[in-house]
Amino acid sequence: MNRGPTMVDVAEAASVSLKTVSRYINGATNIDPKLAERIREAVLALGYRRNLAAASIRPGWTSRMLGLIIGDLGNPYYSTLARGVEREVHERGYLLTTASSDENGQRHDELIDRMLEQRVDGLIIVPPYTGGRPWNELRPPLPPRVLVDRPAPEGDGYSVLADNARGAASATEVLLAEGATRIAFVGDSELISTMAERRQGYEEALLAAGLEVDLSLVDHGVHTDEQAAGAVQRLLDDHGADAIFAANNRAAIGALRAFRARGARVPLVGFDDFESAELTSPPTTVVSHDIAHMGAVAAGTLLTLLDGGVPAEQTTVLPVTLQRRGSELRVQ
Amino acid sequence: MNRGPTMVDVAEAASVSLKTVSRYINGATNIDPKLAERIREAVLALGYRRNLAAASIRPGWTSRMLGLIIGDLGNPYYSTLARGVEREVHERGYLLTTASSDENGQRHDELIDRMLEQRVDGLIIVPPYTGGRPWNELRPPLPPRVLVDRPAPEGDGYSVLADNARGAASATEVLLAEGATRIAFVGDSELISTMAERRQGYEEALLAAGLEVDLSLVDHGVHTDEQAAGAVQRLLDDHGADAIFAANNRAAIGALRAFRARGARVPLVGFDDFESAELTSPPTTVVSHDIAHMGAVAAGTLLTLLDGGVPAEQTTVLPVTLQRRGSELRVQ
DNA sequence: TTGTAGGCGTTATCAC
DNA sequence: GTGATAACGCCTACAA
Repeated sequence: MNRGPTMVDVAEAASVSLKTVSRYINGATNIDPKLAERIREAVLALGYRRNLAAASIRPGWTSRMLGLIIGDLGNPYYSTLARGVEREVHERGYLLTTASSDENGQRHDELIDRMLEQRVDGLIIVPPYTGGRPWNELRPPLPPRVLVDRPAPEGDGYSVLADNARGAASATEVLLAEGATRIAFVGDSELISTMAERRQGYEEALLAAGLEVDLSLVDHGVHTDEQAAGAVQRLLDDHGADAIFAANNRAAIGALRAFRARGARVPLVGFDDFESAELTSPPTTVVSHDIAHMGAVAAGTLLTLLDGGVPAEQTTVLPVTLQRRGSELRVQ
Repeated sequence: MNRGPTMVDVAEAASVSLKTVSRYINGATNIDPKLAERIREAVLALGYRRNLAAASIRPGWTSRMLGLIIGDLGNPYYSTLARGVEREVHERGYLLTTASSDENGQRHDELIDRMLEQRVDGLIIVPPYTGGRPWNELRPPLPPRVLVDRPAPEGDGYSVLADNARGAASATEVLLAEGATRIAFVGDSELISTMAERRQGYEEALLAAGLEVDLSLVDHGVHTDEQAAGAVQRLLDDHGADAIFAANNRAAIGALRAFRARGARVPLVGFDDFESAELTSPPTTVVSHDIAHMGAVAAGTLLTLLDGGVPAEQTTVLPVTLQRRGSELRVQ
């Protein structure tokens, strides 16, 4: 296997010592212009490229690679997040290695191990909902890391989150303002911290309006569009729901499917924007936040840590906004 | 900086030689069970993790990292592609480093350089439309690589493509079957090879139906939704278009916007599926292909190359399918 | 300003 | 079956 020219080859070709080539490659200034020119030519002639992997094992040097572990790169939510991270870290000269855990704890752990073996300088992680070993027991301890979209356990480490409770509350408030009194909550498992927070915001808004929480209107078992569609059908037909709070975008899309199937709709507000929320009829109102920005903030926090700095906050909570588009209205 | 325990540390702790630890870590079988157990304990106690970066500089060893360079990770098209690649390469034990070029030739080149310095074993690339240095002049030559969604220049290398011409032709044929005689083509620059191929398929279908190509019905200047919406308005108002072939999904979404704005629609077929094409009214008919599969095929081709094999074809053309949903019909 | 010697963590060679 | 020793490509003392 051809491993390409090394610094030694360049040094020989330029009739210079190894060290001088090293200096040249690393941009040192104190080099005789004559030698520099000879080296430059040799580099071009040989097609030399430095070997960062070799350089990185020297003391004081690092890989300048970061790892990003998310649930599923194919999910627009995560890919937007990844894009935000990527932009930030590339700007600072880091390479980003991305991997999907599929929300599988074991897979997640394997990916972390693999990245640590590759000696990434830091990690940005969206941990799976369940499974995976507890970090505090990890030997050796993880390198600098930042959690995204999930709270760090007991403040052990840094995390960046959206204001899920506030967002859910404002979604619920909008539906209440339309006169709804039986607002259904459709979402994924409560074990997912964001879901728990959204549920909490929903309840707080109901209670603040003097309404009781009717558990028959709460469905936490929705993992797919189809399940959501079925859930919404049931909530409307059997439990007298008069408005829907869809706690994630799969739930929202499912609700839209259910509306279409029965040829009638009720007021709807979703959480997390989706590509063509504006194209539905009526356009779908959602609580949304800037996911790419969340990624950028997480990356910024990690880079601060890597620079030896101390981020301003352990937990950064990012604001959410209500995108009013019409679907929250009773009449169109 | 703490660099973590090394094999030497483990060897000392286990009272074994360095080489034996190496054997153990690499899964060699011929080790005295007693020693193996001592090593196992030492590894656990010290929290040893092997350093793949160090291992990779040895002759005959590689980084087991691959690079993926795409246009924009935030674009669902690319992230789906990335996901397909990821799945395939992870299965084979490779780590994937992903980066977005933003269709910028210089940035693209820099990313390639960076990845080569990091010594990736191979590259999967979606080259930018314009700019970027010609590869054949690259010194040293690139490692094994596969192009996706863009043809390899002059058969120099491997590539995986969708059957753009055939897809565009069948889209056009469907609109013709509806009785349309002035089908507009709305798409991005012809410099993009996929666009050129789609344009070609469109023309072939028209000619086969005995129609002439009216250049006033062809708009190649559409880069965004908004531009597409404007273009469709003009084509309908000023040039008497009676059907729209939207040659990418931005164009399709723009056409839908235009329809909404004027309160009337004409038959429409898009190219490339989009998240909620089924949610529009009527649902949008598109020519689509399995992007994740395209990524997986590209990854498979690259892995074959890395294994020293010879892929079956230099250029793999993947089939496309027409997803009939209703928007191609004249009346709903 | 330049060069020499040594070590980073790992694996391969080849004796024992 | 095991272990000294020598690379791999690079960079940093330190000496010249």
